[in-house]
Amino acid sequence: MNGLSEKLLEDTSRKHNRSHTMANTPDGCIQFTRHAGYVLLNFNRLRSRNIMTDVTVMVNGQQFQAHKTILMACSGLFYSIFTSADKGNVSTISLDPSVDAVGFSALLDFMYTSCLALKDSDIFSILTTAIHLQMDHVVDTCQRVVKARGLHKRQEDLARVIWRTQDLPPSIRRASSDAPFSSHSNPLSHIYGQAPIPLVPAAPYWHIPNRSSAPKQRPASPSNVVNLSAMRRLHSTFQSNLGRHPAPSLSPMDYQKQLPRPGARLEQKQSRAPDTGCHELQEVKRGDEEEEGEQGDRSDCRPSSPMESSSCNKETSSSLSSSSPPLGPHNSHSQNEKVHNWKKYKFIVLNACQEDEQRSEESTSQIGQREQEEQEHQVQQVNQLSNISRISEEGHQRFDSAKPQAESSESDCTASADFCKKCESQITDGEHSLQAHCIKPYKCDYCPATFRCKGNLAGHKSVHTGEKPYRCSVCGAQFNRPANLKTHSRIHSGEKPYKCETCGARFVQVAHLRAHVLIHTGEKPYPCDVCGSRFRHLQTLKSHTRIHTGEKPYQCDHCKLHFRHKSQLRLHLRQKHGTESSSRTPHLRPATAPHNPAVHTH
DNA sequence: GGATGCCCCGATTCGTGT
DNA sequence: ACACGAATCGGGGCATCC
Repeated sequence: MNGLSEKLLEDTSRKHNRSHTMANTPDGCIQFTRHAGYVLLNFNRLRSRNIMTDVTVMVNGQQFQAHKTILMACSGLFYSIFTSADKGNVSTISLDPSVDAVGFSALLDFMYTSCLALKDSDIFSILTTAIHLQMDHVVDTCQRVVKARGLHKRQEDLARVIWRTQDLPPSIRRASSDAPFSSHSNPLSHIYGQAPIPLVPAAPYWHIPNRSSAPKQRPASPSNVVNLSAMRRLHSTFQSNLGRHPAPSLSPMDYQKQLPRPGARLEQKQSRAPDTGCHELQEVKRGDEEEEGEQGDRSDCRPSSPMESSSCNKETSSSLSSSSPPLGPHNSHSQNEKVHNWKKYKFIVLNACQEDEQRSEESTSQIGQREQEEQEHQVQQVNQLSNISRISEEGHQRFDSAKPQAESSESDCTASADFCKKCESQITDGEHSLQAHCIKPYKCDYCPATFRCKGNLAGHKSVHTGEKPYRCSVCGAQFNRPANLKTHSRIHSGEKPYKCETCGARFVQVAHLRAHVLIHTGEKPYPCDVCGSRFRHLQTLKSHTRIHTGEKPYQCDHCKLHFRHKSQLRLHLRQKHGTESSSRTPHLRPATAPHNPAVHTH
């Protein structure tokens, strides 16, 4: 750190000593109530002196130096860019030409000062830019100011298009959400009107300039090159998030999950400096909410803006505080469960608890790895879907004809004692011949399939013969493999060896834990190719896809009505016909996907 | 034989229209 | 308030890989 920076900190330190309001919290911590403000103040000083700024934002030819961390903390758009665009190493970002430099300048100042200069002449530029940057608390404030000043009367058209969707008639909202993504790819188009937001898969409304066009603040390194497909996918995510809720970075579920805990009330106070029109956004605590956390919660770790909770008047956030009750499903201090069921509470509290830790621990490379994993997941999903399709078409022939034959064709390689006859390389370990050349000495008596391991052969034989020699001593359930029996036996023993480190929930299978932790990370790795909606579980995506295909595979045998979801059919049967059907009954199976014993043998 | 991925089920919750 | 469609998520089983 250079001398100037040290001086800044010294100045601040002196101020801390002189005027920092301190408060004792119940757990003995001393809270420096103005600390956050001073930190921001120092950041702004650093920015004004161009110290440690690490990104140049180009807006309509103008360049703005900034700190990525500040941008990320204040803007959902920047957060996503810097966490996804090739490990956040980009040094220059060029925003869409539709973004106004005046509006961006004001918002950048706001990020560093908490003060937003809302002149009448600039307010619409700021508003549209705030929408663009996913700073929904600013959007809310701008809208209220526009309304209060009567500007929407003078600029009716513009005001109309930028109103939040909750202000729009339900018919309009529904029309928007129902429209296919391909033809309505900007879910906010009903808000933006004809605003020039490019459509997917067109270029995203921000881009990383190439070496020639980028200002040479810092030479573009190879790591600064952003994968276009990743950017488009990211953009698609933006669009998806935007479409699911007008507040761009939170889904409706996220908002639902941010319901206030009992007694917690947050309200927004806007103090306007009369001469500058500067709005300072701050929170006002009332009553017994002292013990409530202030930080909004984000399931996807996106920035929780200082005013987010209060800007959404209907949904205030709740989070952990020092006096928050201990965590766990059997917590005796849990809140009123009739109002806040445990799942919601668990999500809100535990996710907020984890957030800071995750952020501090999450290195850039981890972010990149997550991006890569997501990409792989999507590829995997395509493979899964094609595999499902193949199963449906071929039935159990999949197992008969596909894998085993392919394996058998490779099984003709053998090895001598010291040198492999196949590759003539020296055998350095006992597994060479088996692993290097797919030698599978265990042959099925009923088909040409061969296997490397005896256990695999046993499992294979049990599928053609239906043999299930491993029986549960408790319930009598039979299994074709000891491992499956062992997993099953955990049901009876109550053993749940896989624990969620975030919330303490335990699971019998690690796959269940993996699926569970997505709740905490906010990941939704399964996107709908049609509308861009994202889902946490593949099954949900598959179920959702039926909306687009019109498929209703579940038919009621009594009244011949069709249903898209099995649970709907079950509910229908219970309510209309008074029957409690077992899931194994034939009429519950998808009409278009016949029961396949090779896939679904239980 | 453990680890893992995948498939599917079903109770429950949520959102929206009437 | 109610009905209904859609989404969520814990749970169980099977097959493959190592």
